[in-house]
Amino acid sequence: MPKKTYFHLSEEKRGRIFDAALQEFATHSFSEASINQIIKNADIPKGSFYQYFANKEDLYLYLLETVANEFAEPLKHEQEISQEADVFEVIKLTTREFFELEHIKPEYIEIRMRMEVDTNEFIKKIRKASAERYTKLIERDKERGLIKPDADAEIIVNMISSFSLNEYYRNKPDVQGYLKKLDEAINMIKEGVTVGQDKEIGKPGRSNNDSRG
Amino acid sequence: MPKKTYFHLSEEKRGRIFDAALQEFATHSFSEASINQIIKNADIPKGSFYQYFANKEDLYLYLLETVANEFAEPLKHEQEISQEADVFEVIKLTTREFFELEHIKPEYIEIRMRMEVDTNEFIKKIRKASAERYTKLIERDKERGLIKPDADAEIIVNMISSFSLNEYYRNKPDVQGYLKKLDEAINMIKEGVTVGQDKEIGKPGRSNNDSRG
Amino acid sequence: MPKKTYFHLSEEKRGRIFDAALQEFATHSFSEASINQIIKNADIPKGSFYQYFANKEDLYLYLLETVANEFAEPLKHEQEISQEADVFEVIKLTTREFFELEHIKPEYIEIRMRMEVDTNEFIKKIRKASAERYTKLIERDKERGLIKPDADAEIIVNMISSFSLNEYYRNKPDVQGYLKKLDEAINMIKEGVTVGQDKEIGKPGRSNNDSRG
Amino acid sequence: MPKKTYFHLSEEKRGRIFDAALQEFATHSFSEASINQIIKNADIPKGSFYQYFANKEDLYLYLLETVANEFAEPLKHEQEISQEADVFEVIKLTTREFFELEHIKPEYIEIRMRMEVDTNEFIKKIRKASAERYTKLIERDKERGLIKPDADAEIIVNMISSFSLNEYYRNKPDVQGYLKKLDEAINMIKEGVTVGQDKEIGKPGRSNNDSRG
DNA sequence: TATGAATGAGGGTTCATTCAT
DNA sequence: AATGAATGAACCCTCATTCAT
Repeated sequence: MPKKTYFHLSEEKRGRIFDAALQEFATHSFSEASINQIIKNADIPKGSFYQYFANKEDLYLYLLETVANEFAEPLKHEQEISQEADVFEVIKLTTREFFELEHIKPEYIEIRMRMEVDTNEFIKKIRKASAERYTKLIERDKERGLIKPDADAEIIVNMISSFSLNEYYRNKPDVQGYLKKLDEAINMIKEGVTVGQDKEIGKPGRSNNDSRG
Repeated sequence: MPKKTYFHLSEEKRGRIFDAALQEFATHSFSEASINQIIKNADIPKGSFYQYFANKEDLYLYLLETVANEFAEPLKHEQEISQEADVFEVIKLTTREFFELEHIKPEYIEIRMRMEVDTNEFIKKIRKASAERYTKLIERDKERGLIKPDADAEIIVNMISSFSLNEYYRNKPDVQGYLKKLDEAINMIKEGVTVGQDKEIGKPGRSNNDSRG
Repeated sequence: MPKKTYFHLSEEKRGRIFDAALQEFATHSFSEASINQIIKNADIPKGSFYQYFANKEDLYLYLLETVANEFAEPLKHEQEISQEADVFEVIKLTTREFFELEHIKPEYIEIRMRMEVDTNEFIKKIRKASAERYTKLIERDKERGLIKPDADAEIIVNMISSFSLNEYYRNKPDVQGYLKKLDEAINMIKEGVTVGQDKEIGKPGRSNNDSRG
Repeated sequence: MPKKTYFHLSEEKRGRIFDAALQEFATHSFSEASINQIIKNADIPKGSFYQYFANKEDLYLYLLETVANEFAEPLKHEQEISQEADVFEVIKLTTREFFELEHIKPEYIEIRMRMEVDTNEFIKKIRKASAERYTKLIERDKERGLIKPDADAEIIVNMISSFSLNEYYRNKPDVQGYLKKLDEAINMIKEGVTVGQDKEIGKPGRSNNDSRG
């Protein structure tokens, strides 16, 4: 965690430092990231940096925590959405809402992506907490009779989140394209991709385009 | 590619170098990985290293290629399995067979995992080639009438592979636990997780709280 | 150019570094010169060196520029001397004055000597500028009727400067001996060495086209 | 000096080694020159090199000596030319003849140029011997009454040779241009450049043996 | 004699961190 | 608290030479 001097800084200066760090760690791994680059971009003296943070790792963890919290924090409308919609709708909608947040920077997702290969215990905890919000919704939806009771909630969440990150990373500037793919993926998990017997699909007279409704 | 000197080495020595490199690159990104550490672990003089490899990148690419080939190479029974089974069975069975291969080391998967965040063009190619094997099977299964024609093959493959890597990485020493989760995930994609008959769920005008039920 | 840190150094320390570098580059070509040797002789830590200079080339060019400026800078009395004396007197006198300058170190000439074989564009420019001062004087003296109009100014300057450097280099510690030889060489260029018609210059009634055979 | 094994080599192979070394040392200073490059260009194994030469310096000195001897060796017609012509004609003519020699490679002159900054005692000796041929001719011409008795022979030779090397180096591919400038320079030394009484010598239509007198 | 792998000192450079002002 | 110079370990890589076969 930053030293208290960091929090005594003017918001403007603190922001400069934060943004510079964000950008550096979004584009470089921990050891590739350069303190020199950060202080240069933040336009602060080298000595000052060590007034604010104990060392490189201190800054890094602070960044991760901030980013993770951003992901973990329920969105404005999440509460009300959650009331009626199922977990899948919640994920779709909150993901959309997330990208519409003004203070969410593209770097956040890059860093979140890098967290995946991170073995740091602290990071693991953050990741787990983030997943828990959704596993809880899944359990609720099971009770609601919307989701098969024997479906493993954790697996569902992991599947969606790992795909989501990956896909974002590959589509990078094209958020709309990414959101569309995410929708498709979630739909597959919901409905399955096999043509068949389950779901009563295939039962005579019942198909995708059947007349019920 | 290594120089020919490398291949003239005794199997024991070559193994020492390969393993040391494997371990280093499994636990560090390219720029974090240290040649010094590798030669120390392999117990070879610094000069010798450069007798075997042109430079750090040369070693790295060699490792990647080896790992990628290991993943890309069709397994013993893959051919015959593919004949009758659907793509999902193929994935399940080949993954199992893969882990039963004696020469597959845990580091292989770590490195494969790191490839995901790699922007190197060469790596991208490898990744793509690896995915293509399965997208083709999916297209085949669509024609067989096993998979919904409008399901995007690429998304399916990405979903499975990103989940697979991630899950392996988290379960690390427990391969059996990992394989079980992979099965479950694949089943979910196959069958879907929602309770219900239809597939119209989520379609515009049809929502969770529709009059059914 | 050195970083500003270098110029903030105490004169003593800056001198130590400068002298060490001077000596190294006076006795070695660019690629032969060793930063390690320089910092050892200057007794500064390796890291400090790179606090003062961007890299080896930075130091080298700084040295060259310093040396070149020393050579290019008009001497105290050059201006007034130039007024009346011919180019040859100017060269003789300024060369003498140059060696009387206290801050001129023998290494300067060694480095200047090495510049002769340097193909670096920057060096070429310096060399050219240095020569131009004298070619201009020669052209002036042609107009004054002191020098034959068809004598190639550039050749004269090259002849004197290449001889001068060479001779200094060979006589090295004996500056007086060198100066004497330079005088003789210049006189030869002025008057020629062949036995002929001239050389009773100024004597009434004796000219080029006199009747002696 | 090379080991005897070197001289036992086939002329073809020996030539390959010599040429490769020549090229390397013509384009690089001693420590910049790379044995690796030489054996690669000569297409011989590394171990073999050390069968032929004790070390890098051994090869270098051998090369220098060979080159120096080439410069020192009187040319075919030098003897007869020397009989009647003065030293300046001899220099002009032999320089021309030198460049017409088939076995003289451009690299010879580059290496000769590099010898100038060489402080090696052995090289100094070679250089001196080379100069001596001409100082002797000058002394002879003094006795012949062609050259002023008080002109220092060594200075004359140094002036011409230092200019010659320098000029060749700068004009490099243009040998004709270089030879013309050399002629001019020599003429200046002969006749002088100051306007005196004579000095129409050398002007078109007016030569040493003009009709005057 | 021929070979080419083995060696390690040395090269230039970077960088997080400390410290004196 | 603010500064920026000082530091040295670590980085990747090159190379002449030696040595075992």
